[in-house]
Amino acid sequence: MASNTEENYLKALFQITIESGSKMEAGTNEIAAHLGVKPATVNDMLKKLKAKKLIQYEKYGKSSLTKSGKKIAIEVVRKHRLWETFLFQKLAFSWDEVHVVAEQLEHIQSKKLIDKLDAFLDYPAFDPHGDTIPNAKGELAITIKKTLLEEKIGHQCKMIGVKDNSAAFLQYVNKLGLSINQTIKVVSRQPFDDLIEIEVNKKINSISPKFAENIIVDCATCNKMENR
Amino acid sequence: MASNTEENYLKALFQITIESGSKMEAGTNEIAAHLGVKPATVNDMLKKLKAKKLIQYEKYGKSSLTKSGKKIAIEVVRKHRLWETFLFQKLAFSWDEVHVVAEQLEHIQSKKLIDKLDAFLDYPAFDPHGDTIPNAKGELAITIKKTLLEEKIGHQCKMIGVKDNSAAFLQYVNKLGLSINQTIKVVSRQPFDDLIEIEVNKKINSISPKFAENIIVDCATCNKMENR
DNA sequence: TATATAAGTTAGATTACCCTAACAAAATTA
DNA sequence: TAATTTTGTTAGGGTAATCTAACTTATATA
Repeated sequence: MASNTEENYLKALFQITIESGSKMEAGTNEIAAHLGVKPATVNDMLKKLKAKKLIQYEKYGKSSLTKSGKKIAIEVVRKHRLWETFLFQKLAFSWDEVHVVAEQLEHIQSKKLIDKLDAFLDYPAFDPHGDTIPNAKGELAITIKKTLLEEKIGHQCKMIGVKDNSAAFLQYVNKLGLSINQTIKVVSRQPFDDLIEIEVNKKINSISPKFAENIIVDCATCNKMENR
Repeated sequence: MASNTEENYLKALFQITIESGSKMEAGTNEIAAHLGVKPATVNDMLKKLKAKKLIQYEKYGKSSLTKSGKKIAIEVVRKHRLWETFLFQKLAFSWDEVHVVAEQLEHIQSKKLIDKLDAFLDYPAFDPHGDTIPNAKGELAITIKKTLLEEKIGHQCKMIGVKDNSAAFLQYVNKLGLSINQTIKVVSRQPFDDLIEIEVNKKINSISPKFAENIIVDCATCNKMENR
């Protein structure tokens, strides 16, 4: 059983390497910066995690997750994102408030709790930040986070989150009939003033680029499921 | 800010003294037994909590909570019982599974979270064990836990929990139209075979004493609100 | 009341996690 | 490639929470 601290190191390694997409390994200083601790502290922990076979690591080398380390990291990420979704959808937390609380909740140890929570939320695919939620098997659909501004004309997508939390923005979101999981079709883009026409519930509205870039969307046709 | 461990000591002290009703003070060994640690460990912590003015304590003497210590203890109890209620009512945990998970959840630090959770659950007065949940102000209605078996004839009460979790029992509960917050009227008691007649949703049924003692009830007319 | 037992305390050790300061290796650059 | 900078490691120390073993004080009982 990994301690909260160990879980945080594994999660950091996961985010720096696997989830960043670009790198396969993480340096000691990099991990330290990510977690807000000193490199010396990280060094101690790397030895410990290596002894537990949760990471690969050689002196003066970079670190990466082993299969079992990755499994734990993904479980923590799953818990974090499910809790964020719970806070946002059920308890009406705002987009920017969920993270800090989920940092605590992600360490609650109960397989049953997290699977029941998943079911309670109806197996959400995305958290309020638009990040993918791993399923109970630890599988993770890889999608590139995208805003409504970047969505292609003619495509139908689903709103999965927001970036702004001002009352002004959220009221506007409401007024347009938008909410999490709502289907949106990008009808056209006006070359003259860059306004975007969208169709929501068979109603057409024009939105500004500024508005569009604060709506996080998912387009099933653009993404492919992958399990790396 | 009290650590998780400190919170557990304060909660233990609360349960041993205030909530037991009988005693005003707790001994070192008693606290140790309650928490499953050694008396020496408790001794260290008592000094620490005294320095923080959370308890009253003199060498070789008994301990008790100060006002600020009691405040923290009640907050922890409130969180524990709200989480238990959440697990039971929203995630369909059984009566006997909620405690261990709530032991972890009770230490999540977020005033907003717990108040939103309270609202989400519609401000419950009791947890699934029939224990009173302190409100957001730290007020605690003192009630004596009672089962349906002990309820007076003619009184109307509300089901607030169950004691048994067997499928057989829970199916029976369902069949009788019973659920949390359901109003029950005790109609009569048969002197011959001790069966109890109850009225639920205008339907009358006879139940055995064995069944009745596994239903925890609250009778508003029997209890008086008190804030000690 | 003297003594045996129970309750409580102290000292010293351990583990986990973090730090600073000094040092060593690797990478970059002149 | 030699020097400088960056990166990573080691040694030693601190705090929180736990333990055991030895000790002291309080309580109960013969």
